[in-house]
Amino acid sequence: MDAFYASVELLRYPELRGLPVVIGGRSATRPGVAPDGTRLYSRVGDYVGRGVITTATYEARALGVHSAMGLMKAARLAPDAILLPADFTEYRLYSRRFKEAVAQIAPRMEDRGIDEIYLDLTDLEQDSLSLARALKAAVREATGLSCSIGVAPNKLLSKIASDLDKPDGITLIGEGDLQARIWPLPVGRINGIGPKAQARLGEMGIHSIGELAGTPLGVLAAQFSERYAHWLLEVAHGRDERPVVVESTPKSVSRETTFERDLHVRRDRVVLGQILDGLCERLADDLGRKTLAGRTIGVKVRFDDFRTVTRVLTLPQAVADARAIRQAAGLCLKRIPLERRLRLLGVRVEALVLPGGADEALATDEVQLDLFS
DNA sequence: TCTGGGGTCCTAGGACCC
DNA sequence: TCTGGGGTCCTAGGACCC
Repeated sequence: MDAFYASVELLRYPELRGLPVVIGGRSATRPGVAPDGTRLYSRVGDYVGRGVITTATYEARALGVHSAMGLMKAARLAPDAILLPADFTEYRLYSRRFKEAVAQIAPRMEDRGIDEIYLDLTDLEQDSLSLARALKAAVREATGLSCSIGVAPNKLLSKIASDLDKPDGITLIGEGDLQARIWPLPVGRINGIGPKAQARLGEMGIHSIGELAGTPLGVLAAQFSERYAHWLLEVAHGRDERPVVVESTPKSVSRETTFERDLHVRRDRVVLGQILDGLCERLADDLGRKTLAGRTIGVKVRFDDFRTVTRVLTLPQAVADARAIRQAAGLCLKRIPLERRLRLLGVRVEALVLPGGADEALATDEVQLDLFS
């Protein structure tokens, strides 16, 4: 989906179309309404507090702001951009709508988050271009929103292709297009090569995907793990055998929060305890809604210097209720030396099982077969 | 007053078992 | 006085993605 959160907001506030609009900011507020009925929008330049941009309209991106940028920095670059708070309930609604519309045409769908999917078109009769056009029409019909589509022989190339013509584009990439259309691109366009790997490759003089493809395995293996080096060469040659995964079960569930101001471990002990209680309760709600339980409970702490520490504890039995999570989280927290102020606190549950399901039976029934006695 | 929140996967070391 | 080889589980941190 194109600038998804921002595009959903523009459906609500069509008068903002064509303007730089930014979504984000934990303390951003909904637009007010003046006595004469006109809406009163917040400016990015007036924002005070913590927070990052989650989405920016293309007009805002033209001013140099982008997602994950701190709002205080955005305020310097684009003070007059409109600021709206995120409304995840609304985005999830539109996410469901576009996915349902797409599934009518191409049911083999892999969820990649709120605004992105992979589709396996292999068994569909129509040609790629007709399918892509039909998909875009269905998404627009269901949501009023535009998306960008890449069609290619595998997920790796389709992801790159979908970014080549944004917004509202269709890009078809075939096996024969590798050298002309993929190799000139920077290595960072590959899903899985992030800022760190890109920087290290850059130090090796490898900037484009084509340059990566021409690098001997041994040279890469000297810098990266054997496995990652091998993978780098595979993807540089456009090779990717990963299937479209239609069904999956969650591996972990977590809740975390960054405080408005850094909290002192002793002076703010009470409020920290309340925050931890709240996180555990929300986590228990999440687990309850998904009818999941977990054996491993973890906490995450971020200090005022942004250093992040985690501790986990694996229990003999899976738990799902707030009290049990809270107790385990408390034990984890005790193992972290708290010598600086805290910026963030988070709680996570992993090693998930369906309570009463086969997983849990396996985990709790003890079976012994001693062949040698 | 730089730097959100929800995830997945990988690595590496240590405990422990046969 | 020198200590194998395989396996699983647990833990902590980090890279990366949306």
